[in-house]
Amino acid sequence: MRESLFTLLTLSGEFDVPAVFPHAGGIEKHVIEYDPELILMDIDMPVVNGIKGITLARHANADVKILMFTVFEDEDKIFDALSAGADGYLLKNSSPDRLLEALQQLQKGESPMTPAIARKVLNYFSAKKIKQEIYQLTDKEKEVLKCLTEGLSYKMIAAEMKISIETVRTHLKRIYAKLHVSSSTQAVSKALNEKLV
Amino acid sequence: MRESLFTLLTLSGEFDVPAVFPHAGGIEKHVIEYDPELILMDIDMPVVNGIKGITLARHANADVKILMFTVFEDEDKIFDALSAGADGYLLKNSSPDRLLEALQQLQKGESPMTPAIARKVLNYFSAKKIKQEIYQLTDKEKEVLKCLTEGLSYKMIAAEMKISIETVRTHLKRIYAKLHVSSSTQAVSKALNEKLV
DNA sequence: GCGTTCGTCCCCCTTTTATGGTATTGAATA
DNA sequence: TATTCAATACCATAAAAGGGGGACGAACGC
Repeated sequence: MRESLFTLLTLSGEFDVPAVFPHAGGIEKHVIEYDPELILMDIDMPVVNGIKGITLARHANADVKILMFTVFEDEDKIFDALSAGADGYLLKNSSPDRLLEALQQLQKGESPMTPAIARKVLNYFSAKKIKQEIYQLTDKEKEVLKCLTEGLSYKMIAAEMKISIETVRTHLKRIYAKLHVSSSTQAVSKALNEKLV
Repeated sequence: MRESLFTLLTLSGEFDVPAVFPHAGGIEKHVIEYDPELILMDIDMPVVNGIKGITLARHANADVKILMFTVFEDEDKIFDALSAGADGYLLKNSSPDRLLEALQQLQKGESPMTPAIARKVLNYFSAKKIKQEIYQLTDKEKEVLKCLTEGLSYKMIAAEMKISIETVRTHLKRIYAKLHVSSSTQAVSKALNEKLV
C-alpha cells in the first residue's frame, strides 16, 4: 500500500514524497527533519496509531496539513481524528485521481472529505432536533433546563425566570423524570449531548 | 440561474425536475404536492429564506434530501443550514459536473460538501484542542472532569477511579479554580461546550 | 538539597440539591 | 361540566456538593 501510494504520488509529477513510514512512531522527529507540507496518515498502525500521530505531528508543526487516508468509517475514529486536528478524511476506496485532487485541495487550505464521512459529520449537527421531541419537555421545562446548562443555581434560575425557587424545584423534578436522570450534571450532560436546548 | 439549473438537470437525463420556485414560501405544500427526492436550495431568497425553508421542508418530509447551493460561505449561515438539517452544502462556483455528482451522492445518502465548507465544519471540531491547553488541567483532573460530564456523583467518580472521595473533592476544587467556575453544572457546561474532555 | 507540582487523603461547616409529599390556579379539552 | 395538565408554590428530610483549611510522599527541575 505504502509502495503504491509512493509510486502514485511521485509519478503524478505534482508531489515530492520525501519519506514513508510504517507507523507514526517518532513522527515528531520526522516532521521536524523533513518539514513536509502534507502528511498522509492511516489510522490502524503498530507502535503509534494514526490518531495519536496527528496530535504528535501537530505538536511538531502546527501548520502541516494532515489527510487521513484509511478504511475506517466508524464515527468514533472519525471524530477522534478530526478532533485531533486532521484536515481531511478520505476513505481508501477513493480513486487515485480523487486522492491527488484532495492533496491539492489541502494545499489550498480546504478540507477534502469523502461524502460518506461528511454525512456522519453533518449528522452531528442535525440529528438533534428529532430527540428533542421524545422527552416532551414543556416550554417552561426547556427554559429551566437551558438555565441549568448555563450553570445557574436554583436560586439564580428562580431570579432569572422570576418565579419561586420552589417552582424551579418542581420543574427540575419533572425534567429529571422525563430525561430519566437524577442529578443536575446528568441533566446538563444529556441536554448538551443531545442538543435539547 | 434557476433556468439554467433546470436546463442542466433536465438535459443530464439523470434527473427529473418537477418544479422550480423563486423562494421557499409555501414549501411545505410544494413538498407534499410534488414529493421530491431531492431539493436544491439557495439561502438568500425573498419571502422565506433557505434556512427557514429547510426546517419547513423537513417538517413536510423528514427524508427528503436537501442540498444547499449558494454563494454564502460565512460560518453562521453554514452552521444554521446544517443544524436545520441540510444534507449537503455546495458553493455556486462548483462545476456543473460536480453538482450532478453531488446530487447522485445525496441519493446514496452521502453528504457532498465543497472542501472549503468542510474546512469550516472541521474547524468546529479541532478549534477546541487549543483551548484545552489554556486551562492546564492535569491528566487526573481531566479524568475527573470527564466522569463529571458523564453525570457521575463524587461517590461514583471515586469508585470509578479507585480513589477516595476526598481526593475527588480536591480534584474538583482545583478544576473549578482553573475553569473559573463554582458548580458542577458550570463545569460540565464549560467542558462540553469547549470540548475539554 | 530545595522548591514545585501532582496526586493522594482528612476534617469541619455551610449551602445546595434531590426526593417525597401536598395544594392552588387557570387554560384547554373531552 | 368535569377532567386533565401546566405552572405555580410550600414543607420536611436526607443526600450531595462547595469552600476553607491542612498534610504527606513521589517526581522533577534547578
